[in-house]
Amino acid sequence: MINPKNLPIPSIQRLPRYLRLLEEAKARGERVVSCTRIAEDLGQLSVQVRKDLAITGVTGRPKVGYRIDELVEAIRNFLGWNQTTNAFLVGVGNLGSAILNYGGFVAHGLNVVGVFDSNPTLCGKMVNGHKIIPFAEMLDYVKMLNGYGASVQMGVITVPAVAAQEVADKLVKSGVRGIWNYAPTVLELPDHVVCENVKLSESFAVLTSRMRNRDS
Amino acid sequence: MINPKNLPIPSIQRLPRYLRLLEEAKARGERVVSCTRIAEDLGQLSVQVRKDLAITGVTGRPKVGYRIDELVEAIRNFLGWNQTTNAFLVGVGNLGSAILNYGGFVAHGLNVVGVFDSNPTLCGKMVNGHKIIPFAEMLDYVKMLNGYGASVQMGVITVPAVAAQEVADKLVKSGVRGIWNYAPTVLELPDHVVCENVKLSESFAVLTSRMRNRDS
DNA sequence: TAGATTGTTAATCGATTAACAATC
DNA sequence: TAGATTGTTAATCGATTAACAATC
Repeated sequence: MINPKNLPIPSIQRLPRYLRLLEEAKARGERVVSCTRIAEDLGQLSVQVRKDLAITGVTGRPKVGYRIDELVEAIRNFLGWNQTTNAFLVGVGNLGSAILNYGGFVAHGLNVVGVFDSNPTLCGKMVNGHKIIPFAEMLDYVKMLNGYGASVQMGVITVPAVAAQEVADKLVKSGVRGIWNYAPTVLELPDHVVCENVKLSESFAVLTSRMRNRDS
Repeated sequence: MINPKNLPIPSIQRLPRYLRLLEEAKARGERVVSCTRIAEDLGQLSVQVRKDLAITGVTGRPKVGYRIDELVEAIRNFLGWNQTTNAFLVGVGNLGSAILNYGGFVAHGLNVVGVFDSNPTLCGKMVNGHKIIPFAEMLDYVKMLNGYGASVQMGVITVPAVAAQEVADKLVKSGVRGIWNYAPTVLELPDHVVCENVKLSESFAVLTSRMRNRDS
């Protein structure tokens, strides 16, 4: 029973879109919104929006719609975006730096508490306020963190494919329960660790294949 | 009839994984591989691998398997990765720089022929051999390109969400047939332009929600 | 040959869409 | 009240998985 709550992944993936739309509406001073409206704006069917919103547990009122405040709160709560998630990031290349410098995920609770790289010329340098720590010192750093009553919940992997599994193993030892993997690798992980792969090549493949195989 | 060839998106998305595995096997000197082997390595069912490979038009031999050379060629051809795709990249923040500095997509045919930003302090600077051109000058640049017999086929959008639609419009005017959109926006585009959105927040949402809603 | 593997047709599963009753 | 909207059950659609025949 892997997914006892029966939450469709596609629905979860659509929630951030709704959230963005709702926050915009809220910023414009709106208080209430209907599925019909959301669906129109995003080019979907209203029934799909309704089903998706239902998984967050929120209920609307017939003829009226949903209270925006309540909906925003429910989505953020469902996604875990209203609490901070302590994370390590490993691999301070361009991609890793992009994530560290981008504010968007911080707004969703991402709290980077350790940045690592195995390149000695990078170690000691700062990236957006984070000092780069030698990868080899990760477990010592975790001990130190635990000593302060803190812990790490998530690992972000932005290293080349060949190094990804080794990094994942050490992140697991560090106690993470989730891994956000940007490397194009299928990771071997214990059951209690959730993994989400960012599919960049996959996305590129869909685009180029559609450009190529379009009718013709 | 949007998808006349009936090519499942999930299958297309799995092709890059197979390609990676096959190129590794090729590098090790192997000549032939079976679906059973591929499936084992990637933790899937062999029948799914077989169906996926079938969409590239390649056929295997019972008891033997597939010729790796042939398979690599067929996948690369199907994805359009054995030909160069001229592209503009707009938005030279960390994410844009990451894409420009990463060699992976070049190996898949991505050929950046123009890099743009609207920030005047960035314009004129170089990123990985590309001079940053003012966004306002894009259409003039296209004319110049066309004068040399070149054209642009793809646009990569790595600007903040608010600017994405404007950028998309100008890319369409520049003649792109495909857009690779990293901004969290639903773009309005003419029918002849294919769009693929990179789902970063969506991916983060799946991870955090699974970390949060795990049984419990 | 026997057995492993491909290719294909049928069954299952899950997500989307349609239909409709409930309700404010 | 009438009509818009929600919530839910049923039908459809597409992808995955199972079953099996073909073949080297």
